[in-house]
Amino acid sequence: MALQSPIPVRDVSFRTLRQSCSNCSLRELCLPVGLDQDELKQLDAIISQGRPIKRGEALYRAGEPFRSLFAVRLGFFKASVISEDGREQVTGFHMTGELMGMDAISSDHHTCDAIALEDSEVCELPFTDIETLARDVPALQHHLYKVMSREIVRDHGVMLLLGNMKAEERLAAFLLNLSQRFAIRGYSAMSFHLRMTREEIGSYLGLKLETVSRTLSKFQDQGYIKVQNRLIELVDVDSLKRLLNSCQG
Amino acid sequence: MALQSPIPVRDVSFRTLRQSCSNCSLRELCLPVGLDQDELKQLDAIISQGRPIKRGEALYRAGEPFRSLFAVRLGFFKASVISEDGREQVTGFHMTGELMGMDAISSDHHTCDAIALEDSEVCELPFTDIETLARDVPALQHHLYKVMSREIVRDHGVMLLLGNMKAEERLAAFLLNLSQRFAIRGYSAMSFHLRMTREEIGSYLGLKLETVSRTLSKFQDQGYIKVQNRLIELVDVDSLKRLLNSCQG
DNA sequence: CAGTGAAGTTGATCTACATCAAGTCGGCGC
DNA sequence: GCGCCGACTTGATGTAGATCAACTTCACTG
Repeated sequence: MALQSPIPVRDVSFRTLRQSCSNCSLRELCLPVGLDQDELKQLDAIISQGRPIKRGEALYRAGEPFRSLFAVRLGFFKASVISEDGREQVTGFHMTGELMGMDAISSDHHTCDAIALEDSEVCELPFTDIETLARDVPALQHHLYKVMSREIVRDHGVMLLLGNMKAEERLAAFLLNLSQRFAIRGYSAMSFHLRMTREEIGSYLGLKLETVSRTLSKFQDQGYIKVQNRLIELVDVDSLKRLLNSCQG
Repeated sequence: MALQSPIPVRDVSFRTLRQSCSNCSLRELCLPVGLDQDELKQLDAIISQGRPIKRGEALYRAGEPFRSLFAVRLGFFKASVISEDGREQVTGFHMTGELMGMDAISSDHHTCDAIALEDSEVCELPFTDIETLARDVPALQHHLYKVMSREIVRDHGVMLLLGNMKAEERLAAFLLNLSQRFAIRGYSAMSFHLRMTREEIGSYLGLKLETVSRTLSKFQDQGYIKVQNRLIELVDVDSLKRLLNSCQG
C-alpha cells in the first residue's frame, strides 16, 4: 500500500475539535471518542482544563521532566529539536485536536521544544493518571496506542519527503497537508493563514528559507496558488497534487 | 537538551537480547523486563516462539492486515515504504531485540514492508492479546508506551539527519549508530558486517548509492575506516565523531 | 505616523550531490 | 573452473538548491 499523502493527515484524536467549535463545557474537552458517560467523567477528573499559552511561549522544552501529554485545544504549535550548534529541525506542526509530548515517554524527559506560534490553549493530560485509567478503560488504552502509532506513520511520511522529494514536491505536499487539516477542522481548505515563518517551513521540509520563498513565488507565477505574505490561497489544487503524483504517489 | 546522537541508540527492548546469547528456553524470549514470574508465564502463553524468516523474505508487507508486533530474535531487517512510482524509502534497520510493526496499530494495516536482510527469526506478539494482558500488568503497558515513544524519538533523529546534515555527517552518524548497536549486543563495535546494500544505506540516509560508495572510500582514504566490501572496520572513531560534533552535536 | 527590526523577496554565484557512464569485483550456478 | 549477474567503484559532467547579498515589505513602538 502506497502512502496516499507524504504527510499523512492526522486524525483529530480528541474531542477538542468538536468542542472548540461550540460552547460546551470545558469538561468535555480533550477526551477520546468512544467512551461512555461514566468513563468520560473519570477522564474529566484527570484532565486539567484549558491552559493558555501565549504566542512565542514554550509549552515545554527539551530536557524538562515529562509529566503530561498535551492536547491542543486551540491554536498552533511547532515542535522542534535544536542541535548543539544551534540549528533547528522542526519535527512537526500541531493544531487543534492534536496530541503533543509522546516523544517524552521513552526517557521521562521531553526531547523537543513545543512553541506556540499563535495564542493557544492546551489541555494537560497527566500521563500516569491517564495510564492508570487506561487499564480500566480499554478504549482509552487502545486510543493511546493508536495515536502514538499515527505519529510514527506521520514521521515515516516526513522521512519519505526528506529523503526522496525535491523542493517543489515538498512544498506542494506541505500545502496540501495543511489544507486538508484545516478542512477537517471546518476551516477553508482553499485559503488559510500560515502561522509559521518561511524559515520554520524550510526547517520542517529540509530547505532553506530562500528556497521556500522562491518556490512559493514560482507556484504563484504558475497560477497554482496566490501568496500574500502568510495568506495562502490554493488556486489549482489538481496541479499541486499532480506535482506529487508524478514523483511519489 | 541536544540529541547525543542523531540516530539515538534504541534500547534493547525485550529479553530477546540476553537470550540470543545463551541457550535458555525459547519461552524466555521476547519478553519485556521487569515482570515477575507469574506475569512472565502469562506472556509466554501469548507469544509464538521463534518463527524463521529467510534472507530476502518479507515478514510483512504494507497493506497487509495488522495482527501482531514482531520482536527480532535473531537477524537483521529493513523496514521501508515504497512510493507508487517504485522508489523506496528505508525507514529503519532492525536488529536483535528490536520491535517492529508499531506503525500498523493506527490503521490496523501495516504501512511498510519488513524484509529480512539475513536469515532471521522473530517472535510474534499478537497485539490484542498483548493489549489485554497489559491491562493487568502495568509494567508491560508502560513498556509498550515507552517502546513506541522511543521509535518516535528515533524518527525525529532521522528527520534531523535528513533535514540538516550533509553526506559525510550522515554516513558517520550511520556507522557510529550501527557500531553502538552491535556493541550493546556483545558484538564488536570496531568491526562489523553491513547487512544491507549501498543502495539501501542511501535510501535510509537520503543519498544515492554512488554517494554512499564515494563517501565510504573517502573515509577510508582519510584513515577513518577500512572498507572491504560489506566489512567495515572503524579505525578512527574520534574523527568520525568529530565530523558529527562540528555540525550537529 | 515616523522609525526600527524582523520577515520576506529576488538576483548572482557557488557547490554538494545527482546523474550518466564505464568499468571492476565477487559470489553462484553449471 | 568459467561465465554471468548483481553489487560496487570511480570518473566526468550536470543541476537543484545553498549561499551571499541587496533590497522591500510589514508589524510594532514610541
